[in-house]
Amino acid sequence: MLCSDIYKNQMTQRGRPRTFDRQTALRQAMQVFWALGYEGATLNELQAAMGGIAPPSFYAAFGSKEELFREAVELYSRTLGAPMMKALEEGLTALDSIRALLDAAVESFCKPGLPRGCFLVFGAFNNVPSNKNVEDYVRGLRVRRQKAIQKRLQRGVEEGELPKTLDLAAMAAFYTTVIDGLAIQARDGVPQKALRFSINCAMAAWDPVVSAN
Amino acid sequence: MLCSDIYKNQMTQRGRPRTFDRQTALRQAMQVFWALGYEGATLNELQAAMGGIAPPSFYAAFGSKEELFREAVELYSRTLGAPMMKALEEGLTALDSIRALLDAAVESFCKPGLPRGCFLVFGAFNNVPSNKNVEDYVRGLRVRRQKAIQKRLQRGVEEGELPKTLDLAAMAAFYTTVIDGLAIQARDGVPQKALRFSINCAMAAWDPVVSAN
DNA sequence: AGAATTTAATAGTACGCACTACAGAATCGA
DNA sequence: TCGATTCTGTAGTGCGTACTATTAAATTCT
Repeated sequence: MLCSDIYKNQMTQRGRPRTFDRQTALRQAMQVFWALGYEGATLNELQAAMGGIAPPSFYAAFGSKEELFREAVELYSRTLGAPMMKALEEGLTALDSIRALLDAAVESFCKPGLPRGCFLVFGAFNNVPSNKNVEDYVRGLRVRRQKAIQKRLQRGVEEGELPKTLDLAAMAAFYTTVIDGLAIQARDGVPQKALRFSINCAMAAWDPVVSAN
Repeated sequence: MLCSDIYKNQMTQRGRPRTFDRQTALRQAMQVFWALGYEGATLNELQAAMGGIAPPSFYAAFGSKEELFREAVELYSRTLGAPMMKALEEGLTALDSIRALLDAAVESFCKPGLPRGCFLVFGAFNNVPSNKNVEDYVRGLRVRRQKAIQKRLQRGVEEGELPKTLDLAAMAAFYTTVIDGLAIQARDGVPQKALRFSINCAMAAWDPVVSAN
């Protein structure tokens, strides 16, 4: 389904052409899912946000609500989520990387014109059995983010920046805690400046660590 | 509706007596809302958890799904939420109070036999318009919790424990961030021990504050 | 005992949901 | 020009939702 869609753009168009842009529609759908969550986003609202396309066009282009959601998550990771991962990898030290990660998080959680908070948190969270698939999907990405943090800390240990005695998993869990908390605070309307203050607080966790090294 | 229900227990019972205990049923309903969220909890599941009561009994006793939810939130605040507020008030110092607050939070987020995480976070937080009432309700309680933290810090300033220059609102926002983050981590299955580690990290935010005082 | 009152049980109702059947319209290749 | 192909628009389908109408059953008061 998705493969044929890729080929379609490469070979010459056959049949009646689409009246909407698939990428734009996907971007709009991502925002609806982001703002309302998987269950809260009805097909009516999605279709309206996607330029008023009708159900058959919707299903022909995206397959189902769940497939659209997964594509939206991928788009989010590729775009708004990317700076966080990039910050984690490009920081010269582990501490710099973590701070840049949190800065990037707050930045993306407070972008004007976009829903506040993290899509990976608000996209699908209620433990409703019928949506277990999508919830496990975003949960897996949250876990992957935590593992990436832990990996960066591991590098810090290997490079001698951080003490070998540091509990890397727990430290990664702490910064995931902060990111998740920032997501909720952002959604609750806390201004960006206050969130940045929280970053400073969270970075203070390093003080006992680096002074002991 | 609720007043008459209170009086009912004081005067002699008239008419056919209930076959279920209202308090027990409410407690069960709270757990369902807590685990699945307001939208995720269907009346079928609620009624089943409440001892298999039928719809008319349900509506006669609780009015509607929304009224039941509000009662469940009140019950949560009175019971599982109370130790957090109590810790905040009874700590001898502001720092002790905050630590006791976080300890109480983790304790209640990880209670065996109960849903993990915070009801005030997971009870209702999808921005779906039809549920705006209940979402604003729990959001208001989250904000009240944050104000309580800020008030305790204020007392710490007045008693000379904390510097007057401290940004109390921002500091309260930070610890709310941690609590909210812990709620999500708990729901994601992070073990209690790791959450306690995060508490230690969060308490390190005081180091620069108290050393400057 | 009998009237009054409250709950229980059965069987629904109206509505919103994700999703689809079908016929017509717009483009392509030959 | 004509058939093949792909999209569009209208009008639905079946299902799960919160909620209710109606009748019967169990208790209290007189």
